[in-house]
Amino acid sequence: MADLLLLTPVPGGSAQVLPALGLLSHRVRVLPVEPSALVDAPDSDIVVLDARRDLVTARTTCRLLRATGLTVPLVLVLTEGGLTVVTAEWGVDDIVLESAGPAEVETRFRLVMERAATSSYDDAPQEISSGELTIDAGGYTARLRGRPLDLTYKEFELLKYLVQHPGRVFTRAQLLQEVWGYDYYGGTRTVDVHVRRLRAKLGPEHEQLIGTVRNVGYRFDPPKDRRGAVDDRDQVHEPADA
Amino acid sequence: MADLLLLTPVPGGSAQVLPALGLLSHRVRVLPVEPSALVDAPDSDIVVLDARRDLVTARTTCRLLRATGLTVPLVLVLTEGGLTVVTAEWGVDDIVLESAGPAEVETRFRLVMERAATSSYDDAPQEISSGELTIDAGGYTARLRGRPLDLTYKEFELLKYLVQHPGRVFTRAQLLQEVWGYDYYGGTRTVDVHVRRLRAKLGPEHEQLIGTVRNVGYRFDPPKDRRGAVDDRDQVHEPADA
DNA sequence: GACTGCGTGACACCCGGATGACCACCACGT
DNA sequence: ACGTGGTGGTCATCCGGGTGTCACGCAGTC
Repeated sequence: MADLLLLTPVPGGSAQVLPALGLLSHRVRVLPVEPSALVDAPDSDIVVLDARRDLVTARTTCRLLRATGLTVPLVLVLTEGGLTVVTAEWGVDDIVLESAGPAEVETRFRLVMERAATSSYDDAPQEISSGELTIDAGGYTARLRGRPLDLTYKEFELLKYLVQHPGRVFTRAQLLQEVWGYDYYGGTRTVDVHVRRLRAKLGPEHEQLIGTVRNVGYRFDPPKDRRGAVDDRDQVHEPADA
Repeated sequence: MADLLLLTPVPGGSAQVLPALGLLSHRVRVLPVEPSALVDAPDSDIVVLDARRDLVTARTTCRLLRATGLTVPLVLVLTEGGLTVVTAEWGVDDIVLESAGPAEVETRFRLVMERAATSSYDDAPQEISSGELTIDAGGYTARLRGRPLDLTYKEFELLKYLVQHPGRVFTRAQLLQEVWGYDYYGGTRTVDVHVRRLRAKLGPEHEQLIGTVRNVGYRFDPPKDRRGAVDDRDQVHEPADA
């Protein structure tokens, strides 16, 4: 089940363009081939362009879509006669004959979506950052103001988990559950020690990034602009009574 | 007119596999699906793999071809029933039903060749460089400061894969999957030994290029440029005491 | 003022990676 | 055919550092 955007000059439904589509269970939005329709393209999983009638318009539409830096796969619907015209320069990811059966259409759509997913997965640096702190989950490295922190495995996992949920307080039991993974009773002081080692490696001026909430646990305090806040000690005080 | 390499388990001619091929004017070489036939693949413009009967063999053949760094387009011939099995992970460039007409086959072949031509023209230098390390994928040679490293096949493949994804950590299982290619359970220590041999050949002063991430895996650490260090204020005290 | 909860330093265990050695196997050349 | 060198996979062992635990001190709380 995917979200398709079908661009066609034909007013009729999708069955007019690609009969096989009617036999598949996808959410299909049908729009005319107009520049105004292109803004909706990024919201879809696949853009299907009807190039049966007007090959010239189809070609310019392809180029327009590509010019906007569209990352969504683009599939062309063609007649037998239109086959000879299409070139790689159009930038389409796949082509489908209007007479294609549902199994073939389904497979082609699936393949182009998979390819798009894996390619974007490959290049993604997989990093999250908060303020001056940057965490690269793919490379298992953390940097503070660009300076790499030499963290151990557990320290990195702990910091990553906290940064992934900024501002939220976690009890020691929760952290043991989520970061350590296994059910763990007794010895919750283990978390304390790891937090302490983390703070030490963050340096004296940044150890405040990990805050302590008495009787509750720890939390990552996303760095805020310190310009207006003079008395930060009290402003953090907030509602912790429970 | 192109040079096709048709891999098929069926002894008969190409017309048995893909009838439309008989109506097109391409030079077709037919070989059985065997590892020995794969060495001929780079000489062709397209490799066409018959996946109508044996989908399992077809899958492993695809992976084998991709593992050798094949740049030639790979097209699969399928039956209707085989459509659901293929995934993007196979690494094929296009698929064709055995019942496809000559016009469609011709267009798909042409598109796939055009794409290969433009992509290899654009961004496939066959040569990867990172710092003082240069890897020539085409010639299976690696140089460090211009000095050629005498690497074995697996060592080269491992180094190439790591360098292709600089800064990223790979688990032993991932490396076995990607570099060794086949599904592999148990004996992940194999990776350790190969990394060790690689480091030994890189020399004591460069063995740091392959970093170890405890509890996770290995990573290629691109040599850092000391020149462009933005700030010198903090980086001096980087090790968090002890 | 007693108690609770967290920070701090120190320490011992043990896991995980490094290391060296061994052997099966394949591709060579003779 | 055989012998040979090189490659690749596995095993046993060593060692270092990461991790967990404890004791102690201090600060906050009732």
